[in-house]
Amino acid sequence: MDDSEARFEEMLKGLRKRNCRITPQRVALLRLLAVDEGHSSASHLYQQLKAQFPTTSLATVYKTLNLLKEMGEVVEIGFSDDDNRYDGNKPYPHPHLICVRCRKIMDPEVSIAQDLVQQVAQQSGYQIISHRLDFYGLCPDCREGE
Amino acid sequence: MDDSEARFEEMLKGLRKRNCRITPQRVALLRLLAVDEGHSSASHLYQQLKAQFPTTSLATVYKTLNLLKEMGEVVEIGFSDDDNRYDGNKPYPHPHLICVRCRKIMDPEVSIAQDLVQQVAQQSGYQIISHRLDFYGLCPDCREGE
DNA sequence: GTGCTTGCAAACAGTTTGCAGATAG
DNA sequence: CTATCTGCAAACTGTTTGCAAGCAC
Repeated sequence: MDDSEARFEEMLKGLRKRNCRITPQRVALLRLLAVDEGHSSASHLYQQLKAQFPTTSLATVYKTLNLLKEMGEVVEIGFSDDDNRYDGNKPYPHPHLICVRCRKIMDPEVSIAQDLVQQVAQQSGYQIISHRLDFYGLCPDCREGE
Repeated sequence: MDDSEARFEEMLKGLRKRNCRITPQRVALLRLLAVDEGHSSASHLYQQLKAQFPTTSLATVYKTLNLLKEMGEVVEIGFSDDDNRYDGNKPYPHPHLICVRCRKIMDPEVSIAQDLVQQVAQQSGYQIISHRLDFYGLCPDCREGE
């Protein structure tokens, strides 16, 4: 919980550093993004924000999300066949565990060996900037329904 | 090269098994998909096909691609911010090395430890179906331009 | 007061769908 | 001959953009 608070403050600091305006809409979005259970889609975040700001718009959500993404404060998990998801709680590459039925996303407790990144870099001559590791499957709840 | 040929025959066999019609358009598409240097987008495949079939359409390419995907003969690499790519040469999960500038995709010579998949499955209770590992970076050619 | 931000609506791009005519088997 | 496939055009969906009014500072 205090981890959330710390992430919230950090993102806020990032906005100030860029001389961005601290609007109530942005503050509310940052709070939602900072929580561990994150991995929300833009439209899910929008639904939650509408409770507090009935006239807010999806476009505003996307604009702030893109701003935070550029700042490196939020990681976008892109999907070609579904809404993208946004993670402001752990804004660096880490594995995701994605339920193909209910679309829940979790963070498994494993990490990709840094050696592997080195190995790929050396053998290919590429300069590696980031990576993405997704596991797709059925979560315990959805397995039962099968 | 004979690997390509083997993949081509296998995909063809798959279509026959499903009682699908073997049209000249499909044969040509299969040939393109079977090559190692694959990872083409639908529209790139379409451009290449137009040379042989001037009236062919993107929709037909997508339909056959989806058919092959369902059959497990082609793997789709989806991107939310760019065309999806299709790999018919190695139709099973394997790491990809993607240049963020020129969008070239290669297969690095590393593999994800099967232990890791096991580990995630046990610790999460998920039934893992597949996975995706992408490395993003700059290829040697694009590094120079930096 | 200045100019960044908001919220609306329209634009955009890749993919999918519906349908009439063509064609593989 | 008949069911599937093709090719065209329109529809769809998530995201982005343009712009006038509003608000942070």
